Parts: sequence; structure tokens; C-alpha cells
Amino acid sequence: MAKRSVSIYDLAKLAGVSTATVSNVLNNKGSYSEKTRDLVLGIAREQGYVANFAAKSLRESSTKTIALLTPDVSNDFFSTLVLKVEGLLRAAGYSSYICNTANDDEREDEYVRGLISKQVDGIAYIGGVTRTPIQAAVDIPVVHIDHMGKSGMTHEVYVGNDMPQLSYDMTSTLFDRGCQHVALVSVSASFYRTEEHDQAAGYYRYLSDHGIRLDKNLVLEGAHRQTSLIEAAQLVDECLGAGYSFDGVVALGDRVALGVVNALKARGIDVGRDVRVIGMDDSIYSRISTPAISTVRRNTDEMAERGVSALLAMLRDEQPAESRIVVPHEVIERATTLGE
Amino acid sequence: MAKRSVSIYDLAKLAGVSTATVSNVLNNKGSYSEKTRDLVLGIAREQGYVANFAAKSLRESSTKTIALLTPDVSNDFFSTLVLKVEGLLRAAGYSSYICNTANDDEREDEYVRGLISKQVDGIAYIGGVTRTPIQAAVDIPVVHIDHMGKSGMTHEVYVGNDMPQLSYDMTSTLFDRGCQHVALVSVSASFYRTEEHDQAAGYYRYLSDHGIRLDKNLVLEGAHRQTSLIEAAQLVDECLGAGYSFDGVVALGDRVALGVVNALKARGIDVGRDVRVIGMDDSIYSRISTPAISTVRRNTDEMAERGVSALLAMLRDEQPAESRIVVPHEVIERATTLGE
DNA sequence: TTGAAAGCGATACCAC
DNA sequence: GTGGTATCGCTTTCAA
Repeated sequence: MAKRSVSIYDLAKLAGVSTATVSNVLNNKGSYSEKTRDLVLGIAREQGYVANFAAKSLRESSTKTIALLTPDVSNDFFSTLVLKVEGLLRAAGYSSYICNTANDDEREDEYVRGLISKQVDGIAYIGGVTRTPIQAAVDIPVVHIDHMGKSGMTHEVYVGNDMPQLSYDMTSTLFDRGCQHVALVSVSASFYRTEEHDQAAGYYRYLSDHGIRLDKNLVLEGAHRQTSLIEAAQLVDECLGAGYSFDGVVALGDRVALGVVNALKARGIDVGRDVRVIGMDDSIYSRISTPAISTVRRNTDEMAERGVSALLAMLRDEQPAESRIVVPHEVIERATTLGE
Repeated sequence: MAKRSVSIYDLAKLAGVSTATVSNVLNNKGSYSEKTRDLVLGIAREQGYVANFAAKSLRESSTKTIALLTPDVSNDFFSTLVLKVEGLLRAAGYSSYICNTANDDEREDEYVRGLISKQVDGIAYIGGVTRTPIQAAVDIPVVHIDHMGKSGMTHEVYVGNDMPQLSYDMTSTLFDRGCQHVALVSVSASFYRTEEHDQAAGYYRYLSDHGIRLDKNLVLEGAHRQTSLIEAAQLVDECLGAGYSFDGVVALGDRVALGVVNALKARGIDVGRDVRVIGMDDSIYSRISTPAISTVRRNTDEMAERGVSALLAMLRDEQPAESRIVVPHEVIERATTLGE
């Protein structure tokens, strides 16, 4: 297949100039007469010339390609970030590899080995949790989006929300509305348990800050063996079935929150009055629910933008201003906490 | 950055053999003694050698990379396919570029030009609609997943459902349950209007096959200016508000169906009895609804598998057995048509 | 302004 | 079984 495509050498021959000149013209580099430029460009166009990136990459040891590592693109929170990041990178002239790690260290290592071989210029680590120090392994710029970590390396940046503060704010929203017994529902949160990115930390801190006794029966954790929505509903159902009760729920994720709301409604509980619920992500799930679910906007667009520009800066060999970029979040109250 | 990585040449020098031998050992090709093999492999490992793919690609004119073109990865139907396809390709030793075309011809052309330059070995066109003949432009294998077209080219395969039949089955499901006036609700279906892939065709065909008069007031089309769920709800609301009525709804998509159900519920209509609704995709949206929404399973996993194996076959230069692969679909009835 | 030629890293043909 | 070397397509230095 592929009738050997035309090379810069062919163009040179046709134009009666050297490959050096052709290269210069094609890249707006060096100097050449307007005449040669038009000649070369004309021939290039008529021959349908397209540069061979493999050759260019080999020569320049830069592929203009970034790897997007994410646990699972089919998760809508991640895929929204992937979409945005890919778009921004494309605008900057980069292609993106998509790599689904399933949060599996081994698979991640495989990817990284492959990527270093494929000579990617940088890595955007979206929403995952590494136990392996990526940056050290690849020695190319790495940006972590939606995850905070301790950056030691020079070419590593973290962008994300202040998660402990975020869950703190969720919790305080409920108590401020008069809740007395607030449950915490999460699904697979353990994936996210790292020193600085503990999604649940704020819940615990709020309780201790306010001298409220932690009731472990109200901390419901699912292992994410099935859709988080279904699992969350089951957790709530079991808890209630076991005779425990609560009047507020901090749900770590809108899907989780929707599951909670559904489970409560199924038991005839008036969500928003009897029990208040708050989720996070401000995703479609919180909006399609009846009653509409209070949530926390995490500003993913800003995450993507700041992450990509930090990455691009590193690719230009600039030292990024900050190695940890905190994107603000914002509580959005809807019916499930307002009770209207 | 990147202390020039070790090359095959370095290995050769360290092992005291030629690059040819090293290459042979590394690729299990040609012949060499066991001793040299162990020596070379040992040194390669201790030097942390990784092949430079740019060089390999240049030499072999094959990048072991596939481009995934999709309108929008953040759409969960597409992203599920992307996830599956990427996984299968990875298992076969291919990396995947992710390209979001937004169904924009111009952007698509840009991508294609870039991809041909980046020397991708093949293209998986997922869920989009091309007006530009991709295959002709790139002259590499192309598989269209979730879209049927007329393949003329040798290296082009289409994989998807029989959409006209699918919507026919949706429609008949409703009439079989006793509906008399069935509406059709779609959002941005016009994107999909191609001769052989008209999502709505089966609706019209069912009506004419059964001598049922088409009521244009019951054909509700949205332009997808906002979330399809919201838009669908508005369409239904306007229709009802204008005094038209129906007792069945064919919704082209589960999100659309969910919007329809919400709109009906808001008006106090008993969904499943007064009005029956069927969606398609068997996505989470149909399952989280109360009442649960009847839908059509499209077997996306099978689509991905058959699409990828056809692509891999073409990459091996085999002629795929079929150039149009029809994946079976299956109506799944739930509360919104069963009325339980 | 233009060109000759070296070299990026790997493969493969052909001698030995 | 092993090695010398041309080659893939492009960029870039240095001379002319």
C-alpha cells in the first residue's frame, strides 16, 4: 500500500534546488529568495507533499506528541478533561495518545515504557493516582491534573482542587443547614487516598474542628464493584435497614449522590427536608435528579487550561511559576440542601 | 533534559559486537549464539535500553499507531467505544491517538492531514459522520465503527447496527403494546442522516408499512444546542403545550428518553401507562430513571471487537471477509413500555 | 541565497 | 554466527 510518498528529496529534484533549501522554505527558516519559495511551495502543493514526522522526530528528538494517562476515558469526569486537554494541546500543535490505566500500576508501567520508546514529549496524568513516580522514570515534563501530590522534580506540576477543603465545605454546608447527623458516602475513594488528596479528609476535619463525635456507622464506603450509582444506593439502603439514621449526606461524587437520593426516595424520605444531600462535580447527574442535587463545581475547564499551559511552559523549557496549582471550587446549592 | 538515551550503537560497543547483531538479538531475528544473546540482553537491561520508535518507524514506515477519530470523547456512548477499542489495540501492540472532530469537516481534514504526516498505520472512525472520504485521502486501512456507509475501497470496513431496522423495532415495540399515536423525538439526528444510516428511517417505514398516517406534529427534532436531555424535555413540553397528544414515544437515545420521561412526569402523566417510551443505547440513563426506561442494546463491545479485528486484519494486509459488518441489536423492555 | 554532507537510531542485505 | 554499510526523510552546520 501507500505508493512511497513524496519526500523532500523529490521536491528538491523537481525544483532544481537542494534539500536544504526546500527544508528552509517549508519551515520558514534560514533565507531564500521569494522566487525559490514560490517555486518550492508550488511544487510541494502540486505533489501533495506531507512531511514525514518519523524522520523529523528522529532528527529533532521531539515528536510533538503528549500522552494522556487516565484511569478510564469512559468515566465522564475524566473524559471531559481529556476532551478539553486534547483540544488545547492540538491548538498548540501537539497530538495526544490516549492511555487507559484502569488505575493499575502494572499497566501504567507498561504504558510508560512504551511511551518513552515512542518518544512522547510530555505526559498529562489525568485523574489518576500513581504509586510509581512517573516523572523520575521518564525525565520529561509531567502534569498531574485533578490530583495533588508532592512535586520534587523540576518538570512536574500538580493541578487540582484543594480536596480536603472541598469536602470540608460540603460538610459545613450540611451542618449550616441544620443537619445533626451527617453520613459520608463514597465509592472507591480508597483509590484516592493519598496524603494530600484525601477526598474525605475535610469531613473528618470538620467533625473534629466542631467537637462532633464521629459515628463510624455513618461512614459508608463502597469498593466500586459496580456502577457507583447503584452501589451507593445499596450502601444507603443497608445502613438504613440496619437501623441507623442520619439527616445529611456528603456524597463524594454526583453519581454517588444520585444513588443516595434514589435510595432515599424509594423509602419515601423527603430529600431536602428530612435528609439533605450534597454531591460534587456539578455533573449532569446532579442536574437531572429530582430534586436537583446540591453539588460542588470543580472548574474542570480551568484545571485543563492551567494544566496544559504549565505543560507547554515546561516543554518550552521554562520553569513553571508554581509546581502546585490549586483551582478554586464552589458550592452550588440546589433543592437537596435548600429543601425547596 | 533527557541525557541522550542509549542507542543500539552504544550497546554494540559495550558488547563488542555489531549493531546488526544487537538488532537481531533484540528482535529475535536472524541467528546468533546463545552467548551473544545473553550478553546483549544483559547489557541492554543494565543500560535501561529502550528502542527509539521514531527511528524504527522511519526505517519500517510503520508507527504501530492508530488514530481514533470521534466527534467527542466526553459523550459516554463514544467514550465507551474508545475505551474498548484502545484496549484491544493496545493488546495488539498499537498505540492510539485521540482526535475529537466535533463532527466538523474542517477540523477533521486538519486531523487527517496531521495523521498522514504522523504516519499512523490505520484509522478507527468512531461514531462520526464523514462527508469527506477518509479512506481515499489517506490510503491506509480505515474502520468505521457505529456507522454504516458504502465502502468502495479495499481497505475500508464499516461496523455497526442496522439502524433503520433498529428504529423499526423500537416503533413496533410501542405499537405492539397498543400505542396508537407514536411520537419521534431526536436531538441532532440530522448529523446522522446518511442514506444507509438514518436513525429515524425505521419509524417512517413502520408507519407506511402499516398504513399509519404520519403526523408531522409528532416528529420532534432538536438541534442539540444544549444537553440533549434538557432539549428533549423542552421539545416534549412544547408539543404537549401546543395541544398535540401521543401515547408512545420513540426516543433516539437514552438521554433523550430520560428527558422525555422527566417532561412527562412533570406534567403528571403516568409514564408506562398513559404514555409509553422507548430509548436506545442501554446506557446508564435508561437504568437510573424511575420508571426504568425500555431501550435497545446495541452491543458496543461486539462492535469494538469486530471493528478492531477487521482493522488488524487489514493491517496484516489481509482482505477482511466482509466490508460491512452488522452487529445485532436487542430490544430490552422495562417499565416505560411494560407499564408495571 | 544556496548547497554538500553529516547524522539522528534502527533495520536488513550481503559478505565473510 | 557475525559484521560492514546503505538507507529511511529530515534538519542543520559550514562553505561557497
